[in-house]
Amino acid sequence: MESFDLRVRDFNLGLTLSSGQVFHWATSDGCHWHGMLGKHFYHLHQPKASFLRVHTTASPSLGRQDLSHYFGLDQSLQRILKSFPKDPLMREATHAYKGLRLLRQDPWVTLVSFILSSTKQILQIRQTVQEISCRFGSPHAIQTHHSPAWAFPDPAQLVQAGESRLRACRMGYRAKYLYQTACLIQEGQIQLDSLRTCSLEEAREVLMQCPGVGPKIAECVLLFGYGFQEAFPMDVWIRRILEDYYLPGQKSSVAQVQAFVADYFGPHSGYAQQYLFDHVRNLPSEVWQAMVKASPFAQGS
DNA sequence: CCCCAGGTAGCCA
DNA sequence: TGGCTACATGGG
Repeated sequence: MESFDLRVRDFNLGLTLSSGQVFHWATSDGCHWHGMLGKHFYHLHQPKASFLRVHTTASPSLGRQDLSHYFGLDQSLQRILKSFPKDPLMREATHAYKGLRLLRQDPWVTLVSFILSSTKQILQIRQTVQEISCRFGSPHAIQTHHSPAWAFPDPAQLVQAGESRLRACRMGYRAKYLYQTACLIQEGQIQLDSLRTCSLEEAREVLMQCPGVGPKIAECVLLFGYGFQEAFPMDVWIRRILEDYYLPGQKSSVAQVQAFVADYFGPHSGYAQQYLFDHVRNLPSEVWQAMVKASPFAQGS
């Protein structure tokens, strides 16, 4: 294991890894995190705002490169935040979640994670992702006090596992979707890497050919896996936020809502979406109700 | 017992 | 297009 410090700015490790965009990092205290990135094991914590302490099986130079890319540290978060609208909710969310960044995850890992996410709570998504990793992923020997780690299973490993053994990980009806999607990718009918050079629309169309991938999960993979920051996943929380706060009392069609989102939240709308999601999701419901009442978008304001 | 969870697919008008 | 509903499983 190698150790080194990585300088960071405008970055909060705990907020980022506990947000609803990624599910395969483990922690016991919310400060120390460990998991696999590709074939390498990483142990991370942030003793000060200005740097991460890293222990890894990767070489320091590769580790720095991988982590900088993964956490998007080459992008200016300030510039992104400046592009957000300045309403009270957005201001509160960006203040409460300072240092939350969108990750550049592996498309396959993202696709699998979000196929498993449908009508599941975030804690359970984490458990299921953990489960398929240690059952079907390749074990990674580490000679430290850390618990053993497993690489995220690749398509061939999930195909070989088969639908019934996937189902045994308590993923329910999602087992069929996951198995069939793994087959499509393992056979080469869908090439996730080739989507990196596609437009958002082209990539979306291909992703939605995967069983179990509809509009919402496709947006998640586009946003978290391919870095399209204008991709905008509309889950139950975001729908609630739009209906109650931004478009109260309006019976808008899906297309109208999408038009509002693109126009109002701008070129990093997906990034803004993540702040709103994590903020409102963790707000006591009375506080949220009060926010809704005070919405500047409400009638008579 | 109820309701809900970062939805999707299939069916119907 | 828009509106059902089944689909597994766990938690509050």
